[in-house]
Amino acid sequence: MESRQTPPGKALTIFRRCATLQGMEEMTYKSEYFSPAATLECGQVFRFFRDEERGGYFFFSADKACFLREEGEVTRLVCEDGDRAYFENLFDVNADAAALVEEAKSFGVPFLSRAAEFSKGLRILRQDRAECFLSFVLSQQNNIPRIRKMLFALCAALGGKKKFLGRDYFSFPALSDIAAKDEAFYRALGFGYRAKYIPRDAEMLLETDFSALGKLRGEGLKKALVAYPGVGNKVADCIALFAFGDKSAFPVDTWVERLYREDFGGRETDRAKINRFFTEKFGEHAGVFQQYLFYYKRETERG
DNA sequence: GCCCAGGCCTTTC
DNA sequence: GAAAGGCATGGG
Repeated sequence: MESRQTPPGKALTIFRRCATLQGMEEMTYKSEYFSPAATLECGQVFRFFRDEERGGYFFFSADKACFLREEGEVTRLVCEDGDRAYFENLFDVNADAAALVEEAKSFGVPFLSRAAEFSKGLRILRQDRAECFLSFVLSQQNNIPRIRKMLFALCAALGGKKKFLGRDYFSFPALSDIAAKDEAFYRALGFGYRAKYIPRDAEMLLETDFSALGKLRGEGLKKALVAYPGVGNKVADCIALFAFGDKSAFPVDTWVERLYREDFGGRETDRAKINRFFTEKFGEHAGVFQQYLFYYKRETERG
């Protein structure tokens, strides 16, 4: 049993304890700024599902799995021994989420303040780059339930079968295995016209130096990303924000267009101009605030 | 059946 | 450089 002091205000870990299950590790964090529901259901990731019986979420990333549950003041994370560092990086547990919420409110924009308060437990992830990249290529002109379905289908078709807490799941496939299949294969999986991008992108990603790409920011990073087939400005912004830690990237999709018009009184229809409106207004963490807005808008206007 | 979805690409003006 | 059309499929 190990316990540690919580540095004032910032760090999320309250205590860590030995797992009750063999080969497992459990951590707990303050739930105020780590809500499994907001973090997973805000649209930044797709491979998860809610387990009503256990009252929490199974979540899969790359070749790993974890279980998350909010229990009053704390959020509990369960993963396999050795995966703690992976998930603590993924959930960016050292990031100061409270400061971001305060920064959002500091603009004095009522709609953003409400969105930030509503979304305060939403943590921007540091995703596996290959998985995030291909996920958002599939996301275009698509709805979130179907994107999830397509990604689970991709993993079931080409990923490795694994087990976590008694449940079978499939890892995200290796890029080489994805690149080895052709367009027809992905059409058969129901990817539609996006099928042609998947093997071509996987091929290019195999040749990509991710650490060099990861050193880029802003326009430089975006320019590098849109060079891949099926990646335009919006998808590039999502990849930059969710997998490359570029918090200034501000994806503009139909939902953002809608809230720009309805809640910010915007008149522009050109997505590039809408992007500029928000990035110039909200600065280096605009992308985080975009997620507050997107999640709030979708959750409060279902249907 | 209908409209729409975390758009991108190509063609045309 | 801006605008329009095509694209696959299923969720609601």
